[in-house]
Amino acid sequence: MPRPAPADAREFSRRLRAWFRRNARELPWRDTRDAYRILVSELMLQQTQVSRVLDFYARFLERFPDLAAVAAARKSQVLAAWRGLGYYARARNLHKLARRVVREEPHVYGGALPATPAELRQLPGVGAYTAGAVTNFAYEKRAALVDTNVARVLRRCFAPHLRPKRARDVTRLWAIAEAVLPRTGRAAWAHNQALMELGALVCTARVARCSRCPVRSICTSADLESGLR
DNA sequence: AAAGCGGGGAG
DNA sequence: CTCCCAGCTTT
Repeated sequence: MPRPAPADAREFSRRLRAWFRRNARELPWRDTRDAYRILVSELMLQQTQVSRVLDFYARFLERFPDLAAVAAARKSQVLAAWRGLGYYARARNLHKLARRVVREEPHVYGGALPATPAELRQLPGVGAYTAGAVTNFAYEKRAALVDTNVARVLRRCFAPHLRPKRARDVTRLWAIAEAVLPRTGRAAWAHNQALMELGALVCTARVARCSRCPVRSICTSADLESGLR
């Protein structure tokens, strides 16, 4: 099982974060540590591009400022605010989640979102990625996360033979993500954000813009700008 | 392991 | 036109 050497992992993360500090887009969900707001952004961003989520995010939060507001609303009202975004199961799951955390099992949750991947995974609509994202992006606790961006970047950089379609290879990518993750939650936050930003802006699905990549000297697939895969 | 779920944008 | 997108649930 291919895993980057610790020295390569540190260098990879260090360069990645340095690049992020200079090239990060300003996105509303990066300015908050409110777990609810992070959760809403992650749900909206599932299989949905940033540019389109931006059209809905602020308006949705204005209508539903916190989890209690979602729990207090009818499902149809949440769906109405979601209209146009697609994948409406996400809105139904958010409503179910809010009802459970705020109303049905407040003794379990204290009315707030949990802060560990295992607990978050219990909630409807929250899978492995979203659980890691809330844990790290909201609570700044150290947690690995793998979405399509991260999977692509890590695969091209460290394990080009893996095929993210296969479940077993996805497990390996999570292991690599864990192996390159910095120790502290704070550094892990920047690392994860940077990894996803690199996948969105530089190391994209159709085009690998290696000439602009901060980790090309480490990357296994570097300068195969049309290698894709 | 594979299908189903939305709708818009990039190439 | 085809593929892709800060995935998850169900079959």
